[in-house]
Amino acid sequence: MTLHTGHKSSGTVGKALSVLDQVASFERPVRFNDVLADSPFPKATLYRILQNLVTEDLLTFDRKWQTYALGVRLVRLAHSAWKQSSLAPVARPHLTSLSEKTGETIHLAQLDGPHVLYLDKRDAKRRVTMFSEAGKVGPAYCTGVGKAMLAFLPEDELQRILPQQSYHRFTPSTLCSVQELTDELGQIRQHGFALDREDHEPGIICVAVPILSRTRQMMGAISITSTSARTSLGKLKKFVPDLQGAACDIAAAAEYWRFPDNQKTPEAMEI
Amino acid sequence: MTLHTGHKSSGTVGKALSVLDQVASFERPVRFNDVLADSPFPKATLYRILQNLVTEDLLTFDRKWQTYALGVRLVRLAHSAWKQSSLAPVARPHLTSLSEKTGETIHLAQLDGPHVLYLDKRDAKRRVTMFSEAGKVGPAYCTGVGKAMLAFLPEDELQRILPQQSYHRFTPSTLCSVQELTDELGQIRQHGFALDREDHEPGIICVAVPILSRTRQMMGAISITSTSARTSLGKLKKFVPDLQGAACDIAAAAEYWRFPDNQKTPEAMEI
DNA sequence: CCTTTCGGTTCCGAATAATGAAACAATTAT
DNA sequence: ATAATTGTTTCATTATTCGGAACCGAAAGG
Repeated sequence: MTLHTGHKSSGTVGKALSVLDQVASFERPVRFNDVLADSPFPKATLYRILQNLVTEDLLTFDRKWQTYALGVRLVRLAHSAWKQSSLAPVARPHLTSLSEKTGETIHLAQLDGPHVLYLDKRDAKRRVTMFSEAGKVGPAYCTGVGKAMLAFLPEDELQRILPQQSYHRFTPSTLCSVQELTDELGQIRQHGFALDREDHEPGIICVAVPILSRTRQMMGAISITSTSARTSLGKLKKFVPDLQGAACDIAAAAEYWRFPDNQKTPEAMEI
Repeated sequence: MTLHTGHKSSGTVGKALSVLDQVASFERPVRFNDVLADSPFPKATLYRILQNLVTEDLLTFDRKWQTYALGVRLVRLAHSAWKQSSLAPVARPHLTSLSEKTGETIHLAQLDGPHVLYLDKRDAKRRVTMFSEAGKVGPAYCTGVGKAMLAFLPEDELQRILPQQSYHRFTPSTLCSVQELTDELGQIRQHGFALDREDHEPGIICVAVPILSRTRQMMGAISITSTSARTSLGKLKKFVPDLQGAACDIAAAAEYWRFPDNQKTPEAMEI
């Protein structure tokens, strides 16, 4: 049941990375044979690749139990990636203030291929166990942030991504076909915000808005999430102006962020 | 001033990763020539490596500005790495309860070569999500967690790591020589906990304990950090029993975690 | 005690991918 | 127009990787 994202594993590094992904997909340290079991590579090749990954510190090898696990170098790199991502660092203060203002769970997400990647999160005062955590990947077609982002994607990209959704029915209100989803995206485009009506998890509702650049390029999305027990979609909608304000601020900050000391202004570079 | 960790960049993936590191070391998106400027690789080679990294989603290329930035695949992988690291996920609840009990900042760290890698953090006031602070690298010789870990390292590993410290004098109380540090490590080994007497930052003090497996293997460290304005080392020491209790629980949980459904018990595997 | 199996490691000729000097293209200064 | 700067492609050469098969050591089984 491995959710392998589309590989073009062409070069040497591609093969190495596909093995790395495979090791990651087991959610515990693995022995050589575990990974060999469903590997497209022959024994010797896999062995060498694993050794390479270990010497590169992408994997660690536990000599005692003879198991491979993901290495810390990844965490280090991801820290850089997170800081370097134009969205996450500049969005931080805005998420915090949204969190303080609303007292609910706040998410920041980007698209990662056809999926949603959560970049940051603020927990509600009263904690709720939920699927998302920073760094985690989730479905796009049935989450507030996912639908908000899809709705503002250029048509060609949307058409590439739509058929890649799994359309699994998580709850009675999940949108399970391209048609249903497309209709909803139209609504969202019209209203400027997306709702999660327990599409993904029963009892979990949310309102989300896209983060759009000045040129209407979709950069990501933010959302306020709560439970149907504590509040209602009607009440959540009251926060839409706050969300849109924050999204706007984040977009502006992110665009400025690329040119902190650059002679060229963003305006000067538009096409 | 790039803090390049020792590469043996041997294979093809090694070269690719060294380029990735280089891109990461700039803390903003970079143009081709920026990275070519101090690259050991010739133009064409570097070009191809960058292209590979982009097709592998480790880098993203912004066509408009012609810049490379770290890709989201890293964040995804790091999420897996973080979850898979035996320490971070099992430590989470313990850090939270320490945080609630003490009201101070809590750190969880591991050794990453000669440096300290922070895996998780709790701040008294607001919760912090993982990549904002976790993933950061710091010095070992002048932080509480660093010294706590060094003190319980096997002699041969310690000897390899000691000369790799920078011994920069951050404050008047920084330990600036192998001799001073070695003496301190002896003390720490004796007492079972380490103190940061404003070694790294003026006004910042902390008490740290190592996380030791049943076989006395050093797995990481946790610490309680505060300011000399708000409290004192004397008062912080009162928390040592709590810290040690938590460290012990974390170690037990981490060891158990490897064998959730395994026929072999940890006991059966000791040497 | 010998044999087989199993998990892991090493060999080495063949197959493949990486290399990098140099040419080329596309902008941007002079 | 000319030069310079930046980014991209080509291609014969070179270095790596591939992977079937053999090998090793420990445990299971006869």
